[in-house]
Amino acid sequence: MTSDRPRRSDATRAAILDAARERFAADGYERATIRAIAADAAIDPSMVMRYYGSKEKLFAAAAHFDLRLPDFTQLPLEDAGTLLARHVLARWSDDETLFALLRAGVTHETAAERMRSIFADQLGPQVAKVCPDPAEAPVRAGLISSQVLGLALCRFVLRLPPVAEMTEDEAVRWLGPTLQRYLVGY
Amino acid sequence: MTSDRPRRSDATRAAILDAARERFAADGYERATIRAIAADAAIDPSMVMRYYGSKEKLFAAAAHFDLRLPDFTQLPLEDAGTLLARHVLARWSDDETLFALLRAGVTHETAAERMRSIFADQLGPQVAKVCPDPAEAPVRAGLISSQVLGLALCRFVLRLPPVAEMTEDEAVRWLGPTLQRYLVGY
DNA sequence: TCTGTTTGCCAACATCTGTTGGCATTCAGT
DNA sequence: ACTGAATGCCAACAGATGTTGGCAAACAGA
Repeated sequence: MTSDRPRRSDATRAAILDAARERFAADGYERATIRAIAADAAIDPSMVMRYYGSKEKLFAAAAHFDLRLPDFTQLPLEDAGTLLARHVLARWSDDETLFALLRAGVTHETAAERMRSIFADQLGPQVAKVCPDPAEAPVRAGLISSQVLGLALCRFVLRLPPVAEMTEDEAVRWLGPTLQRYLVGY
Repeated sequence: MTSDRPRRSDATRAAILDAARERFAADGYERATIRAIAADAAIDPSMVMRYYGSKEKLFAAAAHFDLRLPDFTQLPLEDAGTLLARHVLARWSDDETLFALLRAGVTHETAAERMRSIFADQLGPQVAKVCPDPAEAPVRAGLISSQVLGLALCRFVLRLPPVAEMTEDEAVRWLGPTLQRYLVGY
Protein backbone atom coordinates (compact mmCIF):
# COMPACT_ATOMS: atom_id res chain seq x y z
CA MET A 1 0.00 0.00 0.00
CA THR A 2 2.05 2.89 1.31
CA SER A 3 5.36 1.23 0.46
CA ASP A 4 5.98 0.96 -3.26
CA ARG A 5 9.19 -0.04 -4.85
CA PRO A 6 12.21 1.80 -3.45
CA ARG A 7 12.61 5.21 -4.96
CA ARG A 8 15.76 6.77 -6.23
CA SER A 9 15.31 9.61 -3.74
CA ASP A 10 15.19 7.40 -0.66
CA ALA A 11 18.82 8.19 0.15
CA THR A 12 18.07 11.90 0.04
CA ARG A 13 15.01 11.47 2.22
CA ALA A 14 17.08 9.58 4.77
CA ALA A 15 19.89 12.11 4.68
CA ILE A 16 17.37 14.85 5.37
CA LEU A 17 15.91 12.95 8.31
CA ASP A 18 19.37 12.32 9.77
CA ALA A 19 20.40 15.93 9.42
CA ALA A 20 17.08 17.06 10.85
CA ARG A 21 17.42 14.89 13.94
CA GLU A 22 20.95 16.16 14.46
CA ARG A 23 20.00 19.81 14.10
CA PHE A 24 16.84 19.58 16.18
CA ALA A 25 18.83 17.78 18.88
CA ALA A 26 21.64 20.31 18.88
CA ASP A 27 19.71 23.53 18.37
CA GLY A 28 16.05 23.00 19.31
CA TYR A 29 13.10 23.56 17.05
CA GLU A 30 13.37 27.22 16.10
CA ARG A 31 17.15 27.46 15.74
CA ALA A 32 17.26 24.39 13.55
CA THR A 33 16.59 26.05 10.21
CA ILE A 34 15.54 24.24 7.08
CA ARG A 35 18.47 25.83 5.30
CA ALA A 36 20.94 24.44 7.83
CA ILE A 37 19.37 20.99 7.71
CA ALA A 38 19.47 21.03 3.92
CA ALA A 39 23.10 22.13 3.96
CA ASP A 40 23.99 19.25 6.28
CA ALA A 41 22.23 16.85 3.95
CA ALA A 42 23.99 18.52 1.01
CA ILE A 43 20.83 19.29 -0.91
CA ASP A 44 18.66 22.29 -1.67
CA PRO A 45 16.25 23.61 1.00
CA SER A 46 13.36 23.27 -1.41
CA MET A 47 13.85 19.50 -1.46
CA VAL A 48 13.04 19.38 2.22
CA MET A 49 9.75 21.04 1.48
CA ARG A 50 8.95 18.75 -1.42
CA TYR A 51 9.63 15.59 0.55
CA TYR A 52 8.24 16.61 3.92
CA GLY A 53 5.80 19.40 3.19
CA SER A 54 6.74 21.76 5.99
CA LYS A 55 9.16 22.19 8.86
CA GLU A 56 6.46 21.03 11.22
CA LYS A 57 5.90 17.79 9.29
CA LEU A 58 9.64 17.26 8.99
CA PHE A 59 9.94 17.40 12.75
CA ALA A 60 7.05 14.99 13.16
CA ALA A 61 8.76 12.58 10.77
CA ALA A 62 12.15 12.91 12.48
CA ALA A 63 10.91 12.60 16.03
CA HIS A 64 9.77 9.00 16.17
CA PHE A 65 11.31 7.26 19.13
CA ASP A 66 11.12 3.86 20.75
CA LEU A 67 12.50 3.51 24.28
CA ARG A 68 12.90 -0.26 23.62
CA LEU A 69 12.07 -1.11 27.19
CA PRO A 70 12.53 -4.73 28.20
CA ASP A 71 9.53 -6.72 29.38
CA PHE A 72 9.33 -5.81 33.05
CA THR A 73 7.76 -9.13 34.02
CA GLN A 74 11.00 -10.83 32.96
CA LEU A 75 13.04 -8.60 35.27
CA PRO A 76 14.27 -9.54 38.76
CA LEU A 77 11.96 -7.30 40.73
CA GLU A 78 14.44 -6.32 43.42
CA ASP A 79 16.79 -4.48 41.08
CA ALA A 80 14.35 -3.38 38.40
CA GLY A 81 15.13 0.22 39.29
CA THR A 82 18.82 -0.18 38.63
CA LEU A 83 18.27 -2.07 35.39
CA LEU A 84 15.80 0.56 34.25
CA ALA A 85 18.24 3.36 35.05
CA ARG A 86 20.99 1.63 33.11
CA HIS A 87 18.77 0.87 30.14
CA VAL A 88 17.42 4.38 29.84
CA LEU A 89 20.81 6.05 30.20
CA ALA A 90 22.26 3.79 27.53
CA ARG A 91 19.30 4.36 25.24
CA TRP A 92 19.76 8.07 25.74
CA SER A 93 23.40 7.98 24.75
CA ASP A 94 23.02 6.13 21.48
CA ASP A 95 20.07 7.89 19.90
CA GLU A 96 19.95 11.62 19.49
CA THR A 97 16.22 11.59 18.77
CA LEU A 98 15.53 11.93 22.50
CA PHE A 99 17.63 15.08 22.59
CA ALA A 100 15.67 16.49 19.72
CA LEU A 101 12.47 15.76 21.62
CA LEU A 102 13.79 17.23 24.85
CA ARG A 103 15.24 20.38 23.32
CA ALA A 104 12.23 20.95 21.10
CA GLY A 105 9.63 19.82 23.63
CA VAL A 106 10.31 22.77 25.83
CA THR A 107 9.08 25.30 23.29
CA HIS A 108 7.27 23.25 20.67
CA GLU A 109 3.90 21.69 21.39
CA THR A 110 4.20 18.86 18.87
CA ALA A 111 7.41 17.73 20.52
CA ALA A 112 5.90 17.97 23.98
CA GLU A 113 2.97 15.84 22.91
CA ARG A 114 5.35 13.28 21.43
CA MET A 115 7.24 13.22 24.69
CA ARG A 116 4.04 12.71 26.65
CA SER A 117 3.02 9.80 24.47
CA ILE A 118 6.40 8.10 24.79
CA PHE A 119 6.23 8.05 28.55
CA ALA A 120 2.53 7.29 28.70
CA ASP A 121 2.38 4.57 26.04
CA GLN A 122 5.79 2.94 26.40
CA LEU A 123 6.76 3.37 30.04
CA GLY A 124 3.28 3.39 31.60
CA PRO A 125 2.18 -0.11 30.57
CA GLN A 126 5.45 -1.69 31.71
CA VAL A 127 5.20 0.02 35.08
CA ALA A 128 1.62 -1.21 35.41
CA LYS A 129 2.88 -4.79 35.19
CA VAL A 130 5.04 -4.60 38.28
CA CYS A 131 3.80 -1.86 40.57
CA PRO A 132 1.71 -2.78 43.60
CA ASP A 133 -1.52 -1.22 42.39
CA PRO A 134 -1.96 -0.84 38.61
CA ALA A 135 -4.11 2.23 39.21
CA GLU A 136 -0.98 3.98 40.47
CA ALA A 137 0.97 3.15 37.33
CA PRO A 138 0.52 6.53 35.58
CA VAL A 139 1.73 8.48 38.61
CA ARG A 140 4.67 6.14 39.14
CA ALA A 141 5.58 6.30 35.46
CA GLY A 142 5.36 10.08 35.66
CA LEU A 143 7.71 10.20 38.62
CA ILE A 144 10.18 7.94 36.84
CA SER A 145 9.96 10.20 33.82
CA SER A 146 10.64 13.24 35.97
CA GLN A 147 13.84 11.77 37.40
CA VAL A 148 15.07 10.37 34.10
CA LEU A 149 14.33 13.52 32.12
CA GLY A 150 15.71 15.65 34.92
CA LEU A 151 18.99 13.82 34.87
CA ALA A 152 19.20 14.01 31.09
CA LEU A 153 18.43 17.71 31.27
CA CYS A 154 21.15 18.41 33.83
CA ARG A 155 23.69 16.03 32.34
CA PHE A 156 23.39 16.61 28.61
CA VAL A 157 21.54 19.85 28.06
CA LEU A 158 22.31 22.23 30.92
CA ARG A 159 25.60 20.42 31.60
CA LEU A 160 25.66 21.03 35.35
CA PRO A 161 29.30 20.06 35.94
CA PRO A 162 28.88 17.51 38.73
CA VAL A 163 26.09 15.74 36.86
CA ALA A 164 27.73 15.96 33.47
CA GLU A 165 31.03 14.61 34.75
CA MET A 166 29.53 11.71 36.65
CA THR A 167 30.29 8.30 35.17
CA GLU A 168 27.37 6.31 33.88
CA ASP A 169 27.87 3.75 36.64
CA GLU A 170 27.79 6.45 39.26
CA ALA A 171 24.57 7.86 37.82
CA VAL A 172 23.01 4.40 37.80
CA ARG A 173 24.05 3.83 41.40
CA TRP A 174 22.27 7.01 42.49
CA LEU A 175 19.21 6.72 40.27
CA GLY A 176 18.63 2.99 40.74
CA PRO A 177 17.14 3.17 44.25
CA THR A 178 15.09 6.23 43.34
CA LEU A 179 13.51 4.54 40.35
CA GLN A 180 13.05 1.36 42.36
CA ARG A 181 11.03 3.26 44.91
CA TYR A 182 8.97 5.08 42.27
CA LEU A 183 8.37 1.69 40.67
CA VAL A 184 7.30 -0.45 43.60
CA GLY A 185 7.90 1.42 46.86
CA TYR A 186 6.09 4.05 48.92
CA MET B 1 27.42 55.15 42.52
CA THR B 2 25.31 53.06 40.19
CA SER B 3 22.06 54.09 41.85
CA ASP B 4 21.24 57.75 41.36
CA ARG B 5 18.00 59.44 42.16
CA PRO B 6 14.96 57.57 40.75
CA ARG B 7 14.39 58.26 37.09
CA ARG B 8 11.14 59.08 35.42
CA SER B 9 11.55 56.02 33.22
CA ASP B 10 11.85 53.53 36.05
CA ALA B 11 8.25 52.43 35.64
CA THR B 12 8.85 51.73 31.97
CA ARG B 13 12.03 49.82 32.73
CA ALA B 14 10.16 47.69 35.25
CA ALA B 15 7.27 47.08 32.88
CA ILE B 16 9.71 45.89 30.24
CA LEU B 17 11.38 43.52 32.69
CA ASP B 18 8.03 42.11 33.79
CA ALA B 19 6.85 41.58 30.25
CA ALA B 20 10.20 40.07 29.33
CA ARG B 21 10.08 37.56 32.14
CA GLU B 22 6.56 36.60 31.21
CA ARG B 23 7.35 36.15 27.54
CA PHE B 24 10.61 34.33 28.08
CA ALA B 25 8.85 32.03 30.53
CA ALA B 26 5.94 31.32 28.22
CA ASP B 27 7.72 31.15 24.87
CA GLY B 28 11.43 30.51 25.42
CA TYR B 29 14.24 32.72 24.21
CA GLU B 30 13.80 32.79 20.45
CA ARG B 31 9.99 32.92 20.33
CA ALA B 32 9.88 35.76 22.82
CA THR B 33 10.32 38.65 20.41
CA ILE B 34 11.26 42.15 21.42
CA ARG B 35 8.19 43.39 19.61
CA ALA B 36 5.92 41.14 21.66
CA ILE B 37 7.60 42.12 24.90
CA ALA B 38 7.29 45.80 24.01
CA ALA B 39 3.63 45.37 23.12
CA ASP B 40 2.97 43.72 26.50
CA ALA B 41 4.71 46.61 28.22
CA ALA B 42 2.72 49.03 26.02
CA ILE B 43 5.76 50.84 24.68
CA ASP B 44 7.77 50.98 21.50
CA PRO B 45 10.26 48.20 20.70
CA SER B 46 13.02 50.74 20.35
CA MET B 47 12.68 51.63 24.01
CA VAL B 48 13.68 48.11 24.93
CA MET B 49 16.87 48.60 22.98
CA ARG B 50 17.58 51.97 24.50
CA TYR B 51 17.14 50.77 28.06
CA TYR B 52 18.65 47.31 27.77
CA GLY B 53 20.96 47.48 24.76
CA SER B 54 20.07 44.18 23.16
CA LYS B 55 17.79 41.17 23.51
CA GLU B 56 20.66 39.25 25.05
CA LYS B 57 21.25 41.90 27.72
CA LEU B 58 17.52 42.15 28.35
CA PHE B 59 17.42 38.46 29.09
CA ALA B 60 20.40 38.72 31.37
CA ALA B 61 18.67 41.53 33.25
CA ALA B 62 15.37 39.65 33.48
CA ALA B 63 16.81 36.32 34.54
CA HIS B 64 18.09 37.07 38.01
CA PHE B 65 16.77 34.53 40.45
CA ASP B 66 17.18 33.75 44.11
CA LEU B 67 16.01 30.35 45.35
CA ARG B 68 15.73 31.87 48.85
CA LEU B 69 16.79 28.64 50.47
CA PRO B 70 16.53 28.48 54.25
CA ASP B 71 19.66 27.90 56.28
CA PHE B 72 20.02 24.13 56.25
CA THR B 73 21.78 24.05 59.60
CA GLN B 74 18.56 25.35 61.18
CA LEU B 75 16.55 22.47 59.67
CA PRO B 76 15.55 19.26 61.46
CA LEU B 77 17.87 16.93 59.60
CA GLU B 78 15.51 13.98 59.41
CA ASP B 79 12.96 15.72 57.20
CA ALA B 80 15.21 18.18 55.40
CA GLY B 81 14.33 16.44 52.12
CA THR B 82 10.62 17.02 52.56
CA LEU B 83 11.09 20.62 53.62
CA LEU B 84 13.38 21.22 50.68
CA ALA B 85 10.87 19.70 48.26
CA ARG B 86 8.10 21.86 49.65
CA HIS B 87 10.18 25.01 49.58
CA VAL B 88 11.37 24.55 46.02
CA LEU B 89 7.93 23.66 44.66
CA ALA B 90 6.45 26.72 46.32
CA ARG B 91 9.25 28.94 45.09
CA TRP B 92 8.68 27.57 41.61
CA SER B 93 4.99 28.40 41.67
CA ASP B 94 5.25 32.02 42.69
CA ASP B 95 8.06 33.27 40.47
CA GLU B 96 8.00 32.81 36.73
CA THR B 97 11.68 33.66 36.41
CA LEU B 98 12.55 30.01 36.90
CA PHE B 99 10.34 29.09 33.97
CA ALA B 100 12.09 31.62 31.83
CA LEU B 101 15.41 30.09 32.82
CA LEU B 102 14.20 26.56 32.20
CA ARG B 103 12.54 27.26 28.86
CA ALA B 104 15.41 29.41 27.64
CA GLY B 105 18.18 27.34 29.19
CA VAL B 106 17.50 24.48 26.86
CA THR B 107 18.51 26.42 23.75
CA HIS B 108 20.25 29.51 25.06
CA GLU B 109 23.71 29.31 26.56
CA THR B 110 23.39 32.41 28.75
CA ALA B 111 20.33 30.93 30.40
CA ALA B 112 22.00 27.56 30.86
CA GLU B 113 24.95 29.23 32.54
CA ARG B 114 22.62 31.16 34.82
CA MET B 115 20.89 27.93 35.72
CA ARG B 116 24.21 26.28 36.50
CA SER B 117 25.23 29.10 38.77
CA ILE B 118 21.95 29.04 40.68
CA PHE B 119 22.30 25.42 41.58
CA ALA B 120 26.04 25.60 42.15
CA ASP B 121 26.16 28.82 44.17
CA GLN B 122 22.85 28.72 46.02
CA LEU B 123 22.05 25.05 46.50
CA GLY B 124 25.59 23.66 46.65
CA PRO B 125 26.78 25.53 49.75
CA GLN B 126 23.66 24.66 51.72
CA VAL B 127 24.02 21.00 50.83
CA ALA B 128 27.65 21.11 51.91
CA LYS B 129 26.52 22.12 55.40
CA VAL B 130 24.53 18.98 56.06
CA CYS B 131 25.77 16.16 53.84
CA PRO B 132 28.06 13.50 55.34
CA ASP B 133 31.15 14.47 53.34
CA PRO B 134 31.39 18.07 52.09
CA ALA B 135 33.42 16.85 49.14
CA GLU B 136 30.30 15.10 47.89
CA ALA B 137 28.22 18.25 48.08
CA PRO B 138 28.44 19.17 44.38
CA VAL B 139 27.31 15.73 43.24
CA ARG B 140 24.52 15.65 45.79
CA ALA B 141 23.40 19.14 44.83
CA GLY B 142 23.48 18.07 41.20
CA LEU B 143 21.27 15.07 41.88
CA ILE B 144 18.82 17.23 43.80
CA SER B 145 18.78 19.65 40.89
CA SER B 146 18.09 16.82 38.48
CA GLN B 147 15.05 15.65 40.40
CA VAL B 148 13.70 19.11 41.07
CA LEU B 149 14.19 20.34 37.52
CA GLY B 150 12.87 17.06 36.15
CA LEU B 151 9.68 17.41 38.12
CA ALA B 152 9.26 21.01 37.05
CA LEU B 153 9.89 20.03 33.45
CA CYS B 154 7.28 17.26 33.51
CA ARG B 155 4.75 19.15 35.62
CA PHE B 156 4.83 22.66 34.20
CA VAL B 157 6.52 22.51 30.80
CA LEU B 158 5.81 19.15 29.19
CA ARG B 159 2.65 18.75 31.27
CA LEU B 160 2.75 14.97 31.57
CA PRO B 161 -0.81 14.48 32.83
CA PRO B 162 -0.14 12.37 35.95
CA VAL B 163 2.62 14.72 37.08
CA ALA B 164 0.79 17.89 36.16
CA GLU B 165 -2.38 16.82 37.94
CA MET B 166 -0.65 15.71 41.11
CA THR B 167 -1.34 17.91 44.14
CA GLU B 168 1.58 19.76 45.61
CA ASP B 169 1.34 17.64 48.76
CA GLU B 170 1.46 14.48 46.73
CA ALA B 171 4.51 15.68 44.87
CA VAL B 172 6.22 16.58 48.12
CA ARG B 173 5.40 13.16 49.57
CA TRP B 174 7.10 11.45 46.63
CA LEU B 175 10.05 13.80 46.25
CA GLY B 176 10.80 14.23 49.94
CA PRO B 177 12.47 10.86 50.51
CA THR B 178 14.34 11.10 47.22
CA LEU B 179 15.81 14.47 48.09
CA GLN B 180 16.51 13.28 51.61
CA ARG B 181 18.58 10.44 50.23
CA TYR B 182 20.43 12.68 47.76
CA LEU B 183 21.08 15.05 50.66
CA VAL B 184 22.40 12.73 53.37
CA GLY B 185 21.89 9.10 52.32
CA TYR B 186 23.69 6.57 50.12
C1' DT C 1 13.73 6.56 -29.29
C1' DC C 2 10.11 9.03 -27.47
C1' DT C 3 7.33 10.58 -23.35
C1' DG C 4 6.15 11.52 -18.92
C1' DT C 5 7.76 11.46 -14.32
C1' DT C 6 11.12 12.07 -10.87
C1' DT C 7 14.95 14.56 -8.84
C1' DG C 8 17.41 18.58 -8.16
C1' DC C 9 18.68 23.59 -8.14
C1' DC C 10 17.92 28.50 -8.59
C1' DA C 11 15.65 32.67 -7.77
C1' DA C 12 12.27 34.87 -5.55
C1' DC C 13 8.33 35.88 -2.35
C1' DA C 14 6.42 37.69 1.89
C1' DT C 15 7.13 37.97 6.52
C1' DC C 16 9.44 38.45 10.70
C1' DT C 17 13.64 39.42 13.30
C1' DG C 18 16.94 42.50 16.06
C1' DT C 19 18.49 46.85 15.63
C1' DT C 20 19.26 51.95 14.38
C1' DG C 21 18.60 57.01 13.59
C1' DG C 22 15.82 60.87 13.62
C1' DC C 23 12.20 63.76 15.34
C1' DA C 24 8.68 65.39 18.53
C1' DT C 25 7.40 66.02 23.26
C1' DT C 26 8.11 66.38 28.12
C1' DC C 27 10.69 67.10 32.01
C1' DA C 28 14.35 69.26 35.31
C1' DG C 29 17.64 72.75 36.52
C1' DT C 30 18.71 77.49 36.16
C1' DA D 1 11.20 81.49 30.57
C1' DC D 2 15.19 79.16 28.57
C1' DT D 3 18.09 75.26 27.70
C1' DG D 4 19.67 70.66 27.60
C1' DA D 5 18.64 66.18 28.75
C1' DA D 6 15.37 62.42 29.06
C1' DT D 7 11.55 59.93 27.16
C1' DG D 8 8.81 58.21 23.59
C1' DC D 9 7.32 56.96 18.80
C1' DC D 10 7.86 56.28 13.86
C1' DA D 11 10.02 54.57 9.87
C1' DA D 12 13.36 52.05 8.08
C1' DC D 13 17.41 48.88 7.54
C1' DA D 14 19.66 44.45 6.77
C1' DG D 15 19.50 39.82 7.41
C1' DA D 16 17.23 35.52 8.16
C1' DT D 17 13.23 32.44 7.78
C1' DG D 18 9.61 29.23 5.82
C1' DT D 19 7.84 28.55 1.57
C1' DT D 20 6.73 28.55 -3.62
C1' DG D 21 7.16 28.11 -8.72
C1' DG D 22 9.68 27.28 -12.61
C1' DC D 23 13.20 25.14 -15.28
C1' DA D 24 17.00 21.79 -16.44
C1' DA D 25 18.84 17.24 -16.16
C1' DA D 26 18.35 12.36 -15.24
C1' DC D 27 15.67 8.62 -15.27
C1' DA D 28 12.04 4.79 -16.41
C1' DG D 29 8.56 2.60 -19.24
C1' DA D 30 6.79 2.17 -23.88
